[in-house]
Amino acid sequence: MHDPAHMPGHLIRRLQQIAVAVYYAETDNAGIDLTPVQYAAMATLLDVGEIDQITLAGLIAYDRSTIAGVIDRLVQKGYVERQVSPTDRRARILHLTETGRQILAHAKPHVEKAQQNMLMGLEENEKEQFLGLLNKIIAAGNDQSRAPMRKD
Amino acid sequence: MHDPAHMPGHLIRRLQQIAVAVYYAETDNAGIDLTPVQYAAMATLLDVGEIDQITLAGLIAYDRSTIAGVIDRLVQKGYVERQVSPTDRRARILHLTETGRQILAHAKPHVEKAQQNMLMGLEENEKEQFLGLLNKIIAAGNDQSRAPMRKD
DNA sequence: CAAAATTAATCAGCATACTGATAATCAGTG
DNA sequence: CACTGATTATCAGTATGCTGATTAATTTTG
Repeated sequence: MHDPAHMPGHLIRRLQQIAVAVYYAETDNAGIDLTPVQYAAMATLLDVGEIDQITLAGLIAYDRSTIAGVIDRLVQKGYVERQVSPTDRRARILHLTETGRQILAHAKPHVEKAQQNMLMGLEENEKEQFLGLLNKIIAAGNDQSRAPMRKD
Repeated sequence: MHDPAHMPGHLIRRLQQIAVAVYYAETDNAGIDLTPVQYAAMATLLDVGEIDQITLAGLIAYDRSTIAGVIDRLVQKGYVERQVSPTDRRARILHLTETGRQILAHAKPHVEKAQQNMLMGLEENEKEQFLGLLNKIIAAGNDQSRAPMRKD
């Protein structure tokens, strides 16, 4: 009766809590002032170069209402610049500043370490199994959320 | 590089988004005005009877700072009562109201349906595999978060 | 038993996420 | 070219989650 160990919703919420805690456990010591979400936004910007907010949001599955605040805070810190697109005055083009690039480079190894730690407790083959199943679930459920992930 | 499909942190956050969306997809039509978190709190209260906030928080791994607001809203709706413990005046004893019991009974089948839907896309044996791995990761990482789950 | 440590709850502050609405702009059509 | 519809961004409002501080009450200890 109501056994949390068999309730996916509860376990998923719990896993997310732990993943975030593991992220901070690894990054706090390194003096990194980026949230997991902020890191993902910056890492994606580094990958794809200059894009508008909606495109960025689609690549990392952020809600359009959430992305504005995330970018606000990165602009505030001086890691990202936001300027009106010359070709579409509705859109805001984003790109990393030089400072942003440096911060990101410094954070990267620690964040990658954290990603490893998140699955601690699993054997190597189990990790692959788990990631495979995760991707399968997400592929099937992607369109359920208001902020689906969109391929470039 | 920076392939989201191999970043546990990103996938976990995404899975949580989808799980919540699936919950609402299933409960909205049934006119259920409970968040996933509120439902879990009430379901646990039904299971264990009268307990204080901290104990409840431990059972479902909520932060002590978060539980107050959750309970506030349930009290507001008339589903839960909160009274000062006669044996420890710091503590607030919680219990479901009759209305709360009815609401919970009405919500239960829909929420359980949603729990099934969350793993849609997986075969039966994969679901078990996934839940097994989930529990294993959580067991290993439980103490990482500020709000660990505590066995009764 | 009195002082110190601990505990339950709350609070202010910050950062996701979402709903639903609005403003500004652009694109397509007649 | 004017009009309709779509799109980008933002905003107000609500609900988790967390940090760190505070208050009140209880428990432990010297």
